[in-house]
Amino acid sequence: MLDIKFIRENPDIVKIAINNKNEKSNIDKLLELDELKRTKQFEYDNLRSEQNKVSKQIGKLKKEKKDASEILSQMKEIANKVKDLSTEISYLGDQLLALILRVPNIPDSDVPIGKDESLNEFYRESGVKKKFTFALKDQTQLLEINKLVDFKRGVKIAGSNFPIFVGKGALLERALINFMLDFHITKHNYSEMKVPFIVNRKTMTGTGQLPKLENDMYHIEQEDLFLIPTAEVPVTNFFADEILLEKDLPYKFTSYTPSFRREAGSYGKDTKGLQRLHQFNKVEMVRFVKPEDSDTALMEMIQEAGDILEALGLHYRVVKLCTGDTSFASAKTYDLEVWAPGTNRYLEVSSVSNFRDFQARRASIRFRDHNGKVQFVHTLNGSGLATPRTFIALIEQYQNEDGSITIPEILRPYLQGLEKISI
RNA sequence: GGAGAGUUGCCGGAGUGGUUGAACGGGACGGUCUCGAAAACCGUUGUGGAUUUACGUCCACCCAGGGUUCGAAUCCCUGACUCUCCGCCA
Repeated sequence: MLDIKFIRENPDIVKIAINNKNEKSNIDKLLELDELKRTKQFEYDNLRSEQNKVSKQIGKLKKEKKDASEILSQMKEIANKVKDLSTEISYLGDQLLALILRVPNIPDSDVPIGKDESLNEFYRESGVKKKFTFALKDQTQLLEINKLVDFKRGVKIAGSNFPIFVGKGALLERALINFMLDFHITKHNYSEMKVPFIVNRKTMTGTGQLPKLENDMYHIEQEDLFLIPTAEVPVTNFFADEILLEKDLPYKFTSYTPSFRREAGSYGKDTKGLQRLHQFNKVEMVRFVKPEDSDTALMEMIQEAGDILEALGLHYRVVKLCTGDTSFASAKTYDLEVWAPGTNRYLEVSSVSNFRDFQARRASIRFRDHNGKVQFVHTLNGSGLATPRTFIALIEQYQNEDGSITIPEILRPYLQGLEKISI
C-alpha cells in the first residue's frame, strides 16, 4: 500500500507507475474520495468537539442536581448529525480502502521500463553451459526413464499438474529441500520457520496477493481461508500489527512450504512435465530490514539464491525484471533462471524482490528507531529455491548418455550416499 | 461437535454511564546516589488523523461491526478470535 499522502502530493508519479506496471487504478477517483472524506472528517471532528464539551457540562449540572433539559434538547440535534456523518465517513473510508489496496507499488527509478518479459534486462550469469557429446534428453524423457514422477496417477487423484514424485524422485526432491534449508541456515545465517499452509484473508491482503489475485488462489469457502501461493505470505505476516525494536533488525527467516497456485488463464503455456504446477515445493527467504538496508539486502539475497545453484554446479543467469514484469507489490525484482539443456531454455527458479515499505504498510509492520520514532520496516523475499524447476535443471544438466543421472556430490549425503540414479 | 469463561496499553491487571487515554503492579528508558553496579528515590513511557512556523489545540482508538444515550471501555445485539472441560481424532 502506498502512503495516501504520497499519492495526494505526487499523483502523476503514481499514475506513471501504474501505467508502466500494466495495472489499472483510478487515482483521480481515489483522490476525489480522499478529499471528500477529509472534508467530512473535519466537520465531524468539530461537531464531536462541541458534543464532548457540552456533555461534560451536562455531567456537571447533573451532579449539582441542576436542570439541563434545555441543553439536552439542543444536543439531540448535534447527536443526529454526528451519527449521519459517521456513517458517511465509514462508507467513504471503505471505498477509499478498496481503491488504495489496488494501487501497485512504484518501481524503483533504475527498473527498466517495459511492457513484458521481453524487455527484462540481463544482469549476470554464473557457470558455463556444459558441453555434451551425445543427444540430450529433456526432463519428460528423463523422468520417465528413471521413473521419478507419476503424472497419470497425479491426474487421477487430484488433476492435471499435480504430479506424484515416486521412489528416487521423491527422495531427490526431499534432498533438495533439506539441502537448501541447511544451506541458508548454516551459510547465510537464516533462522527456520515452519508455518501454516493455509491463511486468512487479512494475511493474504497484508502481502498484497489480495484483493488483486483472488482468482489465482485456492480458496476454502467455508472458513474463508486460502492456500498459500508462497511462504512469503505467512512468514512476512509473522510480524503483522507489531512494532519491532531497532536492535532486533534485521530478521532473516527461511521456510519450506508447498505453494498452491490455480494458474488460472495459463493453461497450455509451459505446462510440460514439472514446469508449471498447481502445487510445488519451495524454500523461501524473507527479510525484515531497516529502510536504509534494503538495497544491500536485495543484492545479498540474489547471491544467496545463486549460491544454492552454484553449490549444485548448475549454470544459471540473473535478469532484472522490467516494470511490466515486476509484480504488484514489488519495487524491484531480479529473477534467477537456471539452464535446462534438454530444451536449451532458462527456467525461472527464484524471484527476489524488494518491497520497500509497501507490504509493511499493508500489514502494519513497524519498528521504533533510535530517536523513538515509529517507522515502517522494509520487507524482502526471494525463493531459495523452487524445487521442481531446480529438479528439471539438475536432471538435465547431470544426465548421462544412457539416461541415468549423476547426483552432485554435495547432495549425496541427503540421498543416503546415492551417486547415481539409473534404472 | 457439546458446555463454559474470556478479549483493556510493552506485559500483568483494575475499571462506578459523566475531567478514564485509562487506577495499581511489573518491565523498559532517563536522572539522583556510587569508583562502578545493585538497592532506594525522582521522572518519562501508546498509535493514527486534522490544524499550527512553533508551543499547542482538536478528533479517533479499551477485539470488530451495529444499537441505546446529551454522553459508552462501562448497557444491549451480532460476529471474530482465544482459553478450559467433554467428545472425536493424528
